Amino acid sequence: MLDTENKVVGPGWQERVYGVVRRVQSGSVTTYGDVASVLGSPRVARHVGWALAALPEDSDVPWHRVINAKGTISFRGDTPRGMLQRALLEAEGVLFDERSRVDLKRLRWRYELS
DNA sequence: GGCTTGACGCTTA
DNA sequence: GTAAGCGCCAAGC
Repeated sequence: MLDTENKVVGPGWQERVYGVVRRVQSGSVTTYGDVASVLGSPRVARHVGWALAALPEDSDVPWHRVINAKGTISFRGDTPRGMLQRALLEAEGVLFDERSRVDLKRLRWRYELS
């Protein structure tokens, strides 16, 4: 039940992102575009990252399970948060290849499958 | 009120 | 397969 006038973006946009990311299962990953699509607009993929960027570390949102469409960590690998994301994913069983990419075809998570 | 920034995606070369 | 360009919209200043 989606109203055509129900704009995806707007006040409380970040909370919607968090709500979707929270449903990502452990050991699975999703992309910014997927989260944005669930919210109704694949175009707002950037805002997903933006919302996660403003996310506190003590949050219960598994932000580390959100990566870009290429299957790589958008952040630079030498940044503390980038390494943290990879470490957290590996702790959940998500392995990275030589190019720091994950197997999206196998680990990609879909909102409607929850 | 307007301009700039930004954890990206898609299309084209 | 990789590289570069355009688009898209909220938040911050």
